[in-house]
Amino acid sequence: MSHVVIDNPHGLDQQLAALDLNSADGQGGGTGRRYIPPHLRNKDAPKNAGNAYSAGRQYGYSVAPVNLYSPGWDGGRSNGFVNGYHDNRTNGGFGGRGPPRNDRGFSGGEGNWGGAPRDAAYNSFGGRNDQRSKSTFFNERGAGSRGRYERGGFSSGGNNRWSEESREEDWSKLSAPNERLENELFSASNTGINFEKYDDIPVDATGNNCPPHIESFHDVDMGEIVMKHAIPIIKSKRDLMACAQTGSGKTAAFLLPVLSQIYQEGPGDALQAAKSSGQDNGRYGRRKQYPIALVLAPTRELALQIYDEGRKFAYRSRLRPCVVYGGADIGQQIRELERGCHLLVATPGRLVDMMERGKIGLDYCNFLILDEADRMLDMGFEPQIRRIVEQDTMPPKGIRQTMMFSATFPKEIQILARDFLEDYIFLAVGRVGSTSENITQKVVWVEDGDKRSFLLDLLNATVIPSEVQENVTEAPEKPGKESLTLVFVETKKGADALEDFLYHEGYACTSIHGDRSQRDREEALHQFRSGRCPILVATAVAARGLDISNVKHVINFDLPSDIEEYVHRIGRTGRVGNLGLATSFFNDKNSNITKDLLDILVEAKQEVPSWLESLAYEHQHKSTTRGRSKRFSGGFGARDYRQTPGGSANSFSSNRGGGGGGRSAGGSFGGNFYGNDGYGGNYSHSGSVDWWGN
DNA sequence: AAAAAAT
Repeated sequence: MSHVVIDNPHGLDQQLAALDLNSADGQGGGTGRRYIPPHLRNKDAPKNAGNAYSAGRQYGYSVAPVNLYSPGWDGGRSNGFVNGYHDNRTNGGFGGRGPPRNDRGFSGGEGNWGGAPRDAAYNSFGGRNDQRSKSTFFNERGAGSRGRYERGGFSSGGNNRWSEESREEDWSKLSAPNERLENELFSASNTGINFEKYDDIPVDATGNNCPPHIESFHDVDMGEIVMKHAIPIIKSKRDLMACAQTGSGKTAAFLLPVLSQIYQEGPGDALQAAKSSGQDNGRYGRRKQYPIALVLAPTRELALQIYDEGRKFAYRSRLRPCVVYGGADIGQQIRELERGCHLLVATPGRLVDMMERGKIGLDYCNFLILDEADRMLDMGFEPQIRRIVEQDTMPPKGIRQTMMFSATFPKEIQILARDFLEDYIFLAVGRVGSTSENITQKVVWVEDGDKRSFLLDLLNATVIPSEVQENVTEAPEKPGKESLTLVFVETKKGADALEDFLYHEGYACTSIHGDRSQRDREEALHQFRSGRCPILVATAVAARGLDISNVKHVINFDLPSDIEEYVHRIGRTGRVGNLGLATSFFNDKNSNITKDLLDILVEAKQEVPSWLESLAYEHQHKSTTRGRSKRFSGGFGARDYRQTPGGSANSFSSNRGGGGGGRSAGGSFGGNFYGNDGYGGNYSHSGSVDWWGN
C-alpha cells in the first residue's frame, strides 16, 4: 500500500534543493546553473524520480550525496513495519556496485569498505579489544589517535590517506540510485508553504562571530526559516542553541549540515573502530558500533520520524542511519546496528541500555543533537542524558559539535546549554515561548458533558459563523486526506473512550497513547499521516515534535494543565508556514491555565474571549489576595464570568445550554459555531483544578 | 485523579 506511484517526487526535489545551499554559501561548484523548482520546470519533462535525480546532478552539488541512502535497503516496508518493527533488512548492504557487501560489515578487507590495506595508521587502537576497561581505553585514545580532537576533524591526516588508498572510501561520492527506495522515501512530503509569512517572523541570532544566514533558497519550496539560519551556523562548526516554537523544519536544519560535513570528511576513525571491533570479536553479533552523529529525542515516534528523515538524507550515500528506542525488540535493533551505524537516533533510555550492553560506543561521536531538549528534561531524562554525554566516552564539548533544540529556554535548559555547548550561537526563531501567528486560536466554553456533541459539530462544520468570520482565516475543514484533525485528550482512558465514540458515530479515526503497544502507536500514526484515518485522538504522546503535514485543525478536547503543553499541541498545525486552526474546549476545570492562555492569545495577536479576560483577571486577583495556592486557585466564582453580555462578538461561550447534548444533525451546523448564547445553566462544580499540582 | 520513558 505504501507502494504508491509517484508523479511528483517532491521530497526528492526538496533534498536536491537543499543541495543548492552550497552555492548559496559560496562553496558550491557545479555548473553554476540554478536549481529549478518543480513548478517552474518544463511541463514536458518526464516527472519521474530518475529524472529528478539527474536534474540534481546536472546542477551539481558539492555537499556530496546529501541524498542518498544506502542502496541496500530492500524498500520492503510494505506496510511500514513488520511485526511492529522496522523492516530495515538490507540486501547486501552497500553493494550497489562492486562485490556484494560482506554481511559482517566491516570485518573484512574486501567489499566496498575494504580494499584498503589495514594500516597501522588505522589501527591506532590495534591492541585494544573489548575486554579492556573503558577507562583504559579512554586514556589511551588521546595519545593513540591524535588529530581526532580537532573539531569536526576526523583525524584528517588519516582520512586523506585512506582516500588516497581507496577511492571507494570517498564518502562524497554517490552510489547507484534505487527507484523503489526513492519512491518509498520520498513519496510523502509537505506542500503549500505560505511564504509570505516568513518575513514576519522575528529571528534573533546572537553569539560571537555568528555566521551570516542564508539569504535565499532561490525560490525553491523549502523556505524553512530555521534552516536559513541554523545551517550556516552548523556548517561553520559552531555549537548551537536553537529555540524554535513550531513548524520549523528543525530536522532538516541539523541533518543536512551534519551529514554534509560527514560526507565531506568521511567516516574517519569511526570506521576503523568499527572494523577493529569486528576483528576483535570475530563473531557476528558482537560488534560495537561507533556512530559519528547522535540525535537524542524524547519520544519513540519522534525518534522514528527523525530516523526516517535521516534515511532520506542518507539516500545514495555510504552513511547508514539507525534508530533505537524502547518498546521494540532490542535484538532486532542490535542486528540493525551491527550492519553499520553512522547516524544514530535514539531515545535516552534505550541508548543507555545499548551502551551498557556494549553495542554502542560514542568515542567518535563528533556530532551531538538534542532535539526537544525541554521536553526531555520535563520527562526526567536528564540523568540519562548526562550519563550519555558526560559519563561515557563521548568527546568533550569543544571537540564534538553540539546542537540543542528546544521550544523554550528555561533555567534548566540554560544550565544544560552551559554544560554541553562551547561558545555557542543562540538562535531564537519567533519569540521564545510564543506561538505562531499562522495558527488561528479559538477558545470556546464547553462543559464536560457537552464536549462530545460539540466535537461532532466541529467535525461537521463547514461554515464560518459570521460574527467571527473576520477572525477566522479558514473554516474548520472537514477531516479528510488533505485535512487532518488532531484531537487531544488528557488521559489514556479518555483517548480510548473518545475514539470509540467517534468510531461508532461513523468517523474514520484512530488513537494513540502510551499504553498502546509500540506497534499500535506506529500504525495509528501511519493511518493518520496517510489520511486513511483523518482524525487522531491523542494524549500528550503526540503533542511534541511530530511533524505531520496537512494537520489543519488541532482540537483540545481537554486542555492541558500546562501552557507549554498547549503551545506544543497547537504547534502540530500551522506547520512550515501553512495556516492552521486550533480550537480549545475550556470550562472551570481549566482555570489553572487561564492566565497563561490569555497571555499566549494576546502575544499571538489572537482574539480573546471577554469571559476569559475576566476570568484571568479574577484568577489573578484571587491569587494575589489569597496567596498562591496553585492547586485550588480556581474553581470558585467562575460562573460569573460565563455570564457574558449576551451577543457580544467576543463571547465564546458554547451555545449548548445546560447539559443538553443534542447535536445538530448531519452537518447542518447551527451557524453559531463559536456561539455566543451565553452560559445556559447549571454546571457541576468540581472545586479543584489541578490534582497533580502541575 | 496524568503522560512519557529501559526492562
